[in-house]
Amino acid sequence: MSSPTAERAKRADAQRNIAAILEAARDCLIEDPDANVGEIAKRAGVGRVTLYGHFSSRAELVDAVFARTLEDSDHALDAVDLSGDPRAALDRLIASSWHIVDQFRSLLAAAQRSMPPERIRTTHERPLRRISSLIARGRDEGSFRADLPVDWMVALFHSVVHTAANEVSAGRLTEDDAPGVISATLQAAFAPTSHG
Amino acid sequence: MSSPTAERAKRADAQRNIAAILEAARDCLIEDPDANVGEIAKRAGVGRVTLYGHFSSRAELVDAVFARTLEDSDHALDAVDLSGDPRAALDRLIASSWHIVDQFRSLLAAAQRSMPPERIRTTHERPLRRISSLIARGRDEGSFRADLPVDWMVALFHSVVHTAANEVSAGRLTEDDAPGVISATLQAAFAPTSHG
DNA sequence: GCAAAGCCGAACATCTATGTTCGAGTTGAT
DNA sequence: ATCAACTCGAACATAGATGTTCGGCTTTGC
Repeated sequence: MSSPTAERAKRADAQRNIAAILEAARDCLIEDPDANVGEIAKRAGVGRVTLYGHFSSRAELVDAVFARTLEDSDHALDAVDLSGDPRAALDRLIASSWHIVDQFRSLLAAAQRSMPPERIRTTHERPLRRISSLIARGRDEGSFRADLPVDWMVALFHSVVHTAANEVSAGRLTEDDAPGVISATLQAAFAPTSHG
Repeated sequence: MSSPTAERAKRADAQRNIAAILEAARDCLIEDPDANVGEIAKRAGVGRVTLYGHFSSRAELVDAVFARTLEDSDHALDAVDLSGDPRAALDRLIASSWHIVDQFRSLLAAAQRSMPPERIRTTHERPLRRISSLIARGRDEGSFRADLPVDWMVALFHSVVHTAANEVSAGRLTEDDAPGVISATLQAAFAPTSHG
């Protein structure tokens, strides 16, 4: 049951505390990307020392929260149907991604302050591949333009969703309007060029 | 010659030092948005105390550098001809803005860490109006789509140029390719919808 | 040439956050 | 029931950065 290298299973209270810490850290970092360890521990209902017992540094905690959030988000996107007309699939992906990005964009800011860019990239890998393959298929089928690098189109997707989130939080865009605006923008940017 | 409230003109060496500090701060903050006051003073060839003699806090210095950079950039954009076909004008504006954004995007990061968002916004006001009025004219003339808010299109302009800069620094885009990619993207996103 | 304005480095005072240590108390697995 | 695992708060040790004070030296303006 236990491989040689396996660490002994944590005790139940420890597991509960770890879960509470991760949840509290997520909440705190969303409110303030610079939230300190003390605040996080307090919100988790745990002593600072206990927190350090489970995460040996703030950076490690941020990394854990970030990785777990990306994992959760990726899992949530499993529910999105990406088959059929690529244009329709893109709209569905936008509708789902929009909420996720809006919710967690502060978390990204926190991650960028304490994690190397390359680590952030690898953490994004799975959800990124999702978009990437949809775009690739759309190009193959002639639904999307093929005169721009796929990587660029992926970056653009991210960027536009992100920008919409910023505009909403700046009060220049309604939360209800956002998905439509994003879609109108990306569909136009992704459409094949008429005379190219 | 001197109004009652006018401060006495600074001595020549003081003026030189202030200029050196601003230049050094710009360079340092571009390399590292978190550069500290000591490094900046050292690069300016000036004591830390002297720096504090001219800028009472780090935040004030960052603000000064940022404001001055935006001013300079705005002035540089005066050379761009925004008349004639809005599509062509957009391309010219992209070509010029691209270098500026690429050069100073780290500075923006520095500003965002120490200035209130609203102050950042007002500092951007002039260059922003430039884009805004070009877009408005393009819409009036039927060259650009009118089914999206002007504010959104302005944000998109910023966002796309910014994203291109990031892609270049990540090595996924060539500096030479960037302007073309930006243009292809924005022209498509701004074009009037064929059947709307 | 002289006073004022400016410069300098070094040391000091805070402040804030991270991470650690201690000793004593709880809780959970078996 | 027992023992290890876990938790707790408080205090401590670092570390880095900001901003200030001091006394003496240099430059500039007139």
